[in-house]
Amino acid sequence: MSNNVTIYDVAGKAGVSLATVSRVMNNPEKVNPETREKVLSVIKELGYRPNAIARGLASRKSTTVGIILADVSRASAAQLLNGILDIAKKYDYATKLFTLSENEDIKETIRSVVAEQVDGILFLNDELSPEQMELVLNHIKDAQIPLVLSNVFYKENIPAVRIDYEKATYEITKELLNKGRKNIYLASTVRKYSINEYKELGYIDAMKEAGLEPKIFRTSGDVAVNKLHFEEFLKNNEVDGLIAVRDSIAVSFINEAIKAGFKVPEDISVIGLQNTKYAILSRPNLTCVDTPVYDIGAVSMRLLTKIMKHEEIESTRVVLPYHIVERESN
Amino acid sequence: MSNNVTIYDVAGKAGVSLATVSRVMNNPEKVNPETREKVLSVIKELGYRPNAIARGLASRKSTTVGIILADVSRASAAQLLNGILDIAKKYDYATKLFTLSENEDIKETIRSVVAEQVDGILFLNDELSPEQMELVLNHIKDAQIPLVLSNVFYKENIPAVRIDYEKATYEITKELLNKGRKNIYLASTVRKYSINEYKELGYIDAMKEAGLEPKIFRTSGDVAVNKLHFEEFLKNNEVDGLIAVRDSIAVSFINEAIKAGFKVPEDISVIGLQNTKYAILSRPNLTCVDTPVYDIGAVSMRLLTKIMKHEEIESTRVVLPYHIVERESN
DNA sequence: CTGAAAGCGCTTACAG
DNA sequence: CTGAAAGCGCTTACAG
Repeated sequence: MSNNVTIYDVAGKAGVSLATVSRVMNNPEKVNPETREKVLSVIKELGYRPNAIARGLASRKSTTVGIILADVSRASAAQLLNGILDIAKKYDYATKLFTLSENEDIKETIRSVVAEQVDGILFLNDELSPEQMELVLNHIKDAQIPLVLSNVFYKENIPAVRIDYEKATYEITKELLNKGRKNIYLASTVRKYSINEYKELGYIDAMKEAGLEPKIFRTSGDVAVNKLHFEEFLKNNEVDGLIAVRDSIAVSFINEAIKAGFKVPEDISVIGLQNTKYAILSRPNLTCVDTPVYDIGAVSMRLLTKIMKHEEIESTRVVLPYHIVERESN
Repeated sequence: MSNNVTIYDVAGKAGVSLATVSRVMNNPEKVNPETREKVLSVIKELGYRPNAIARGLASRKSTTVGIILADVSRASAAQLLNGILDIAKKYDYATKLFTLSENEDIKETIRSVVAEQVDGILFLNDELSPEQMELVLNHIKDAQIPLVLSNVFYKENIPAVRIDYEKATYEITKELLNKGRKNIYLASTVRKYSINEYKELGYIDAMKEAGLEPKIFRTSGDVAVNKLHFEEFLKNNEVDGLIAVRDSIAVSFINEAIKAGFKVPEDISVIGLQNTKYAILSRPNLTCVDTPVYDIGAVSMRLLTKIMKHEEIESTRVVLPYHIVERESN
């Protein structure tokens, strides 16, 4: 952490007090245009940049948001992050990253996030149990730090951005039903994710409405594992439609189904519920519900800036639109 | 940014000075065991956590590293980040994320990273021209901030972690050659990446050594684009082997080749140079050179901690081992 | 081993 | 509109 030019250097060279330099940076309208220009030119000349840490301490605002996630490697996490980073940059917020895995001491992790003095928190971890979520939420509430849930669902009235996964899954299930599919399965995960639970609800609704029995097949996000699962599954079950909570699971299923001699989409319709790059690298290309993950990230960051700055907010529970991308697999 | 209990509260309740509290946190061996225990218990009782910002200002160390990248959404960036975050957490460093795209004012971006007072920088952006790289490097050097290049290659003697892409590609090309393949292409990117240039060198070497003409086909990372490229390509060229700098490009090629009536691997061997999840979701599964991206991230972060703490370092130019994962496409 | 004091580089009332 | 001064919450020589 090296530092060259400070506010004192600028003040000295411009022949004003450091208070004035501070003002031209933070409240330029309060300083005489001439002095302002003078100071501005010295700032430029010396390449002065205020020390963000000192500024943070003095102003009690770090202009930094904390991003809490389970794991960066999930396809959706990366896109979410991209949306967040773009907007954070636009509004001049720095971003600190924190990982929180379910096995850690959640209390400790949240307290260390708080100790880092972030002005707001974006919470992307969708792998916690309701009890763990409550713990997280309580600690953040105690610290009085603005919070937005980004693509995470929680019943209480916490600011959140997402899409209506329930409705989306309901709709796409209806679509398969309308095509005459009867043995439609939902491939979900063994591990619980708040979002997948809503996908399951939508699927169940549509099936029941059609007088059919909902059948949820739980597998893993690990391809080596779900390959074996699907191999077995295809031997023992009649399927003519499969909707997967993740695209990678859908693609993996397509591969196994084709190996087992089925035709996609002739024998089995397959749908992904994300629309990641996997969908267009699959053969046949995967029809998807498109979850606008980048937008969810961008909008949650924007919402967080509003909350941090006490701007007027229409709604703190934002539901973004989704659409269905028809391709070859259904 | 809310704050509850400060070092003063702890000092007061424990009946010691704040200097002593500070010492139990930073130099516990310098304080009397009894006082230490007393202070520790008060810290625990009050749930005290030192304000990271105040600490940063006073100690002139932020215990934060800056991560500069082009874009999080690339498959490799996410894994790189995962490795970095795990090690950063282990060594108690916070991480700040910065994006730097080629069209931005590079000088400004680097200066804002410097202003954020990071103790070290991990540079992951592999999309800059040599001139831009030089600009970046110079500014970071001026600020005297420790730097490690993570999976980025640059000729000068800057600390860096990577694998020997040239050798890896040379080897895999040789393998195809040994199988009797003659019309081997390298599918690389139109855009320049430092790493891909080394892949190209290895490929060229192997081909020339075999008395064959190296043929580099440049396409895009965008699937919609490379689909069309490959469709054309397959009409106009004889190919019996294709090595792609990215797995997604390899998979996309496989799809087009099969659609065009070729058999993989019977007619054409296809190789990926990353080993991402795309490789096992492809049909047939993609044979790859495995680039241990997570490890590269982890090792670069570890190297950076050593540099920041002035620990002894064997080498600041680390080359990690790679291996070839034989699957179905070659 | 412990405390008083200075200082890190800013911001922000408070006077003028 | 501008400056002097206090203060943000810590760390770190310096005495003792």
